[in-house]
Amino acid sequence: MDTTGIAHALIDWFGRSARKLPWRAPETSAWAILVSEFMLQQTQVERVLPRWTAWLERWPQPSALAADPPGEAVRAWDRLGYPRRALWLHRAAVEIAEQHSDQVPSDVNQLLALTGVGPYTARAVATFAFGERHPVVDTNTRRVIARVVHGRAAAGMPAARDLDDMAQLLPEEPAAAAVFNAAAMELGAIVCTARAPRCDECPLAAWCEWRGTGYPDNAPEKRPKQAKFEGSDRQARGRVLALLRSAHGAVTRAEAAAAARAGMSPAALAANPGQAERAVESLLRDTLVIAEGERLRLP
DNA sequence: AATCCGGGGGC
DNA sequence: GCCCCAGGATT
Repeated sequence: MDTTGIAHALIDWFGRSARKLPWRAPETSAWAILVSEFMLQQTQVERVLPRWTAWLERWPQPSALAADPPGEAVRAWDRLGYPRRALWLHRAAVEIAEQHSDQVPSDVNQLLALTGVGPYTARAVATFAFGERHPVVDTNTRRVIARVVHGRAAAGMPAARDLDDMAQLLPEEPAAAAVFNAAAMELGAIVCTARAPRCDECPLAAWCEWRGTGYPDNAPEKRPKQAKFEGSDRQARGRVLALLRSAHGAVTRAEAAAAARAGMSPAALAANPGQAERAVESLLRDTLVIAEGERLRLP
């Protein structure tokens, strides 16, 4: 495998074709980059942009967020989805303020110790905020490597091997390695896409094993399909939180349960009795909602 | 290793 | 309608 040629072509393409995303600006703080990585976990770039800007305007440092109640983070998270991430980001801000003098750590192990920071986010922050040399592997990178290196139509289940695969391709120079990491993610996001890859625009087409072998239909077994959202507990939870974000005081359990049922068909309600109450209880368990007396509010 | 966790965009 | 998305925590 011509790793030097691949790295050069990909970095060159990134210089020409990368989107101008604000968290890639050179002066972006490590905190701002950390916030972007939290928001980008399973949420697309276009939806993140306005929330990211507003978040950093309001909370320019971890200590600023840590000083506000966690419910404010849940409210500002708006509809980015998976609101537990807002809670985790708040906890991470408290941890950074209390344990790291309000400075985002650069060490991968210290980053991994923060709430809500896993293998992807830790290496992304160490790499993009501090210029360290690590393989940064996300869903885009895994797909690019699956196709270019392994000749497969799609990536399989995430595995430790993914980090080794990426490390094999990484340029020696840390700055070049950081750009290469970002470029692999960008290529997967806008050219080597899951659905309809734009191979005619791909800078790695000449090296791509999947292309070279005639696009075999050899996708490995995918992770189990996510349950349908319509009618799910997640949807019910989302409706309750939407009510609490807009309500500035507390609401009753009856109001919360009614919000959980809003829009459900009579048949769906009959098929899933008690779902609304379960949704409220699970939000309480997750501390996304807290009870004070008979009423409920954001934490 | 499997499940859970939002919500929206693309096709 | 279905698939996918800059994942991580929990069991």
